[in-house]
Amino acid sequence: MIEEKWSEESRTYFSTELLSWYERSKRDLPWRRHRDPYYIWISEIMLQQTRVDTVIPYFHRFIERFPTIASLAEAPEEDVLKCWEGLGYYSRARNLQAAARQVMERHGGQVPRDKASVAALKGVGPYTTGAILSIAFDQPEPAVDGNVMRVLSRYFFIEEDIMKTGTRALMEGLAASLIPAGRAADFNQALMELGALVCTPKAPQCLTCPVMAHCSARLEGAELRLPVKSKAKPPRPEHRIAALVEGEGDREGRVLVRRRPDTGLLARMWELPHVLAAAKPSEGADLPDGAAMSRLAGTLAEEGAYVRPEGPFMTAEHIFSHIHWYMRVFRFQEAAALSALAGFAELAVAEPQAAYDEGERAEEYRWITLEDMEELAFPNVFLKILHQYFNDKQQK
DNA sequence: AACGCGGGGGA
DNA sequence: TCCCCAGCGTT
Repeated sequence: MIEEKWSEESRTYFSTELLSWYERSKRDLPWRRHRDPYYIWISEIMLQQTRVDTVIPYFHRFIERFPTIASLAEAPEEDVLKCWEGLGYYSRARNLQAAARQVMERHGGQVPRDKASVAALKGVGPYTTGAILSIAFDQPEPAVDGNVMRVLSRYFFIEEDIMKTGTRALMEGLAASLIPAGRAADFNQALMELGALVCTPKAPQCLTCPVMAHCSARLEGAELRLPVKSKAKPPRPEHRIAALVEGEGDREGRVLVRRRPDTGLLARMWELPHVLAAAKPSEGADLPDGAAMSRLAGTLAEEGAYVRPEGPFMTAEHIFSHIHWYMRVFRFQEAAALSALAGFAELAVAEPQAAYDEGERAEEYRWITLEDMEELAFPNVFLKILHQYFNDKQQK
């Protein structure tokens, strides 16, 4: 099949020139400095949907904090999430730690070398399986990510939609057939490196490309048309209102935050209390400030916190791949005299209400200072709001 | 097969 | 500012 569609010469040329280019131009990356399977694994998980430049500082912090698989397996999950804060897709961090525990229990603390065991690790799918086996152990397995699909679709003029499952199988077969004997680690990295540095999505640097001479798309002038990729749906808008509540009395100088439920969006991350501005998520943009604050005050009261509205504080946005949060943040002052004597969390647990509009309850409420933020993992949008707040306060 | 899941960088 | 980048788990 592969031999019929793409000639031996074309494929051999590609692999040879690519490897030679890689040896000249490969970047000096932290996880390339040792061939430690643990480092390779961490880097590959971090690099899923994330650019190299973003990953580098996280990688350094992560291996300093969790230098071995054992240390990662033993750490509190909170610490792992905190180390991942800002990197996004937090299930990657939770799965990574679960997988570290799998490795301790099933594989004596060593990253396994057989395909079935690697693929069985949490958070490790077909791409990462191939990446670990080839880069760490030089096994001739394909590692097909978005870069690889872009390069192959152009060089071999593959017009199948790369968003389709079947296209991936095609690419894996082709990629596997291209690996020169004994060179899986370098070849797979070379393929991704070319996609990242030369064969880029918008403005490919064809004139510096080591395989330009036989690139089918380039020869047809079609490099910008490939890969064919169906459009993802745009994120749906959600209008939300959030409360920044300042504590009173013992809680003077502290702000109320809550921890999200164990599953779903931003699982177990910390945030400011917030609700949809209207019953329909896409509506509520025009909800007047007064009505917004009443709504938040009512919600907080159900959770056991009685508050006085102070006024609008700021707006913020948070864009997920599937949701666009438009968030209006309002300031409140705790009215401690009205608040529960026994403390907030206990009362909140005692009276379950549907205050959490995702249909689940917040796990926990806490009054925090700026320093406490160092222990808790927040999504970026709440980091921005909280830093703005604590910054403003310091100015005064 | 379709959907849920964050955040950053470049034009 | 707008547009683009995408592997894995779950269902």
